[in-house]
Formats: sequence, structure tokens, C-alpha cells
Amino acid sequence: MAAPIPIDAEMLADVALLAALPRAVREEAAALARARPLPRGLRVFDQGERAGRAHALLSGCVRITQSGSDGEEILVRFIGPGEIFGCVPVLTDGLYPADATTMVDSLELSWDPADLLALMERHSQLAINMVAIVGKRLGEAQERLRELATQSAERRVARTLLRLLDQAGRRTGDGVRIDFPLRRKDIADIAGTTLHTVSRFVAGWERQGLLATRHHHVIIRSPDELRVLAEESPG
Amino acid sequence: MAAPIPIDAEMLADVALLAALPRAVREEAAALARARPLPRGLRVFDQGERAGRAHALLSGCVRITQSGSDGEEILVRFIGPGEIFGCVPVLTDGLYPADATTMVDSLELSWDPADLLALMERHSQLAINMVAIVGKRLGEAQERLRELATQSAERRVARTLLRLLDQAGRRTGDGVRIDFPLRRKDIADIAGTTLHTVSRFVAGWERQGLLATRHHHVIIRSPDELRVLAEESPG
DNA sequence: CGAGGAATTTGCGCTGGATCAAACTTCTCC
DNA sequence: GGAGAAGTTTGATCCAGCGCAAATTCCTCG
Repeated sequence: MAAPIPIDAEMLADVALLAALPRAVREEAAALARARPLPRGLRVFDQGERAGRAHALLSGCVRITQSGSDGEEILVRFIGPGEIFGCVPVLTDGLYPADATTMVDSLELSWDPADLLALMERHSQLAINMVAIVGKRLGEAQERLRELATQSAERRVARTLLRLLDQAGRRTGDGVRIDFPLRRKDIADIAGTTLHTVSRFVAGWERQGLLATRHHHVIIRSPDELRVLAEESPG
Repeated sequence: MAAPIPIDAEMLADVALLAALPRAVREEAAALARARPLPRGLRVFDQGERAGRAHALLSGCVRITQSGSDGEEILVRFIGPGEIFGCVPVLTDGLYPADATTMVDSLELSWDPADLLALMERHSQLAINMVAIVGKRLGEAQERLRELATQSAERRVARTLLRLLDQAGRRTGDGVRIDFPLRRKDIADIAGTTLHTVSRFVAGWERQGLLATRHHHVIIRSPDELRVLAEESPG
């Protein structure tokens, strides 16, 4: 067992859940947290498993997927630096509702469920922040639901890329790069279609010079053109 | 203007958000709440509107719908007695994310956003309850997302009915009745399909004696057979 | 740098379910 | 109780995109 990684309140300033709180609260949270490096490809927790820890990501990227009894799965969301994951079951039935897997080497903080709960009881602002975070995700899920029910696959793929751009876009020489390793299957699992269909559209856009992929990373050269595709009225 | 409806802490005991709290908190919440009867068909609030009140339903039924810029809409959920609605924006951007319309004559309580926020600040358990409620809805939304992306229309319609049965089922003489007025279009807007497709399946099931509809109400005679349809492995 | 494997592209046929259209039934309200 | 409106059923047609399969390219790692 390696020596525990020291945690200071500074590290917590980047976690959205705690960002706007008084420093004293962050120190309290820091004292209870455990830091841990996560190698790429690690299954952080499994769907249905009893929630052993509540998590926050400091760096890297975690993929949250949900699968049904039939094995079909969707990609619920990517967790980027500063975001929390696996925290809701602490307050509900105690079972993780999805799988979590690191996509790159990452660093996380985590809390014992009881500690986090106690912390939220002492500091209502913490719980209120959490409602805001979960509420925002609920809104996003409902928007995706509407898109999936009413829009064409092409628009959904375009919107998926735009949304990822928002979440993890980073300017580079010739466009904006999505900072997650992203393969066609991932895009398909978010947009609710197949990797074949995604490939057709993306390859087309790539030919038009609208975007490029290298090393499993997507670089959008022209977000505006993509936005046009995403908004186009019919189907 | 009619005289205000008197509110006592007893009424709040049926509201899930406040149910498990000390009586003193419920009394505090009661003092700040406003009760209001809502006639059938009333638009309680509009998507995009600034959140003027946070709501809880005491009796009746409210339909929450979300529509996109193109006019396409989905039915996000039904709110039944004891459930809250329009409360999340109090803690986020202050804009209602969806429309809310009463489906029958109803009775609601509502709070001023600032009052509810202050109440949650004083009583962290209230905020914690809210995380649990919103988290549960998030889980449901993600499950629907997966179903919509991976399952056949028939299964989705069957599951939709089963889910409504769970939420608002009431035993009657010859089966379990869903306590909301429900037309084909509503089912379609939840299941993510068209009223024609819903009609085909439901009419078939009705012929098999699996369920019945009268006065825009669905009565499931054989939940088990429906469950089989919902679980059936392929597509 | 090169071999092996993983991911992507692309062609083709097929079908679930959307769309269009029309008859029919059920509710609502006078 | 009856007229009109609203909701439902059912048929016919059509196509977006899924499933399968094979070729090709890209990435990884020794």
C-alpha cells in the first residue's frame, strides 16, 4: 500500500460541489477525503453494487454507463475534472445506478458515505449545491430524452459533439479539441444510435473539413457549421 | 380574490419532501406556503419562464412537458399527490425547464423561491430530501433514455404503462386502474413514439383482455402478462 | 519500424415504425 | 338526447437507419 496522498483545501477549490463554500468547510471536507490515483481502464464501481464511496474527480476522465438486463448499454455521461460521481446513492437506496470506468489515468477524491452525509447535514449549502448539480443533470437527461424521441440520428450526433465540446472543449491550433478519448462507439452510445451510423456522418463531415479525428480524439474545426447541422429544421 | 385557504402542518405530512421531518419544520413550511385550487387545464407555469414559485401537489394531477425549438414535445412526467414540481430552478438558473399543466382539478401548495431556499438553508435535511427526490428522477430519466435507445416500441409502451401503474395504480373491481386521465397521445409522448403505434399495441392488448380503457382511464387487468411483454428478450 | 489487433469505413438489403389518409367511436356539452 | 368535437382505430405506403459483412486504415506495443 502506497502512502496516502496528502489533501489540502486548495485541491477542493476545483470541485464544483465545494467551490463556493467557505474555506473552513473545504478544510473539513479535505480532512475526511481520501485521494487515489486511478489507472486507465479501472472499473471504479459497478452498477447495482452497494455504494461504498462518494467520488469526485480531480483530473482525468470517467465514463458512466448504464446497462439493462439484456446487456444493451448507454453512455450516461462523461465525468471530467471537478465533477462528482456516484454521490446520489449516498442519499437514496445506496446502490450505484451505473458503472464507472476511467478512460485515462486519473486522480480522484472520495468520501465515506456516512461522512459525506454528516457533512451535508452540518452544512446545508453543501446539500443545496448538490441539488443544483443533480438538477442540472436531470435537465440535461430530459433534453436528451426529447432529442432521442424526436430528432434524426444526424442531428443527435451533431448535438452530441457540440455538447461534449461545451463540457471539455479546449482550443488548439486548428480548432477546438474534445479532451476525452472518444471512439465512434462512444458517440453512438451517447447519441442513441449505432457506431455504423455515427461513422457515416462523421466521415462525411471529416471529408468536408468540418472536423478531424486523430488518436481517438475529435477536433472540431468549425463548430458553427456543426451547429447549423444540429439546428436544421427537418428531422 | 377568495379568502386564503388555511394550511396546517398535517397537510404537509403527505408531501414526500417534508414527510420525515420534525413537526416543527413542517409547521414552519406551512406558515410560508400558499394553498391554491387549480382548475383542470390550467397552465401552472411555462417553460423558460422565470420561476416565480416552487410547487407541491396535494391532490389531482399535473402533466410536465418539455418542448424544443421545433415544437416537438415529450411528456417528462406526471406529478401526483404529494410530489413536488418546479422546485429545482429555485436552486439553479431560476428558469422553469418545462411546462406544467393540470389534467384534473387539483390543489397545490407553493412557496416563494427565497422562502424555500431559506428553509433549506436552515434545515439541511430538507435539502438532503430534495437531492434524494431529484436523484431518483435522474435515475428514472436515465433508465428511460436507455430504453428509448435500445428497446422496441412495443416494450417501451408496455413499460410505460407498468411505470404509471406503479406511480398511480389503484385496485378496482377488475384490475388496477391508473389514476390519471390518459389518452393514447400521452402514452406515446412518454414512450417516445406516435399515437398510431401506441393505438395498435394497446388495441391489441385490449382485444386480448389484458387491459381496458374507459373515460380516458386505463385499467390493467393483468399486470403480469404486461410484465411479460415488457421483459421479453428480443427487440 | 513492423506485425498484429483494434477501430473505422463502406456497401447492401431489410424492416420497424413513422407518415398519410380515412372511417369510426367515444366523449362533451348544450 | 343529440350534434359536434375530440380521440381512436386501422389500412397503406415509405424510408431512415439498423444489422450483417467485408475491406481498409489506424493505433499500439514489442
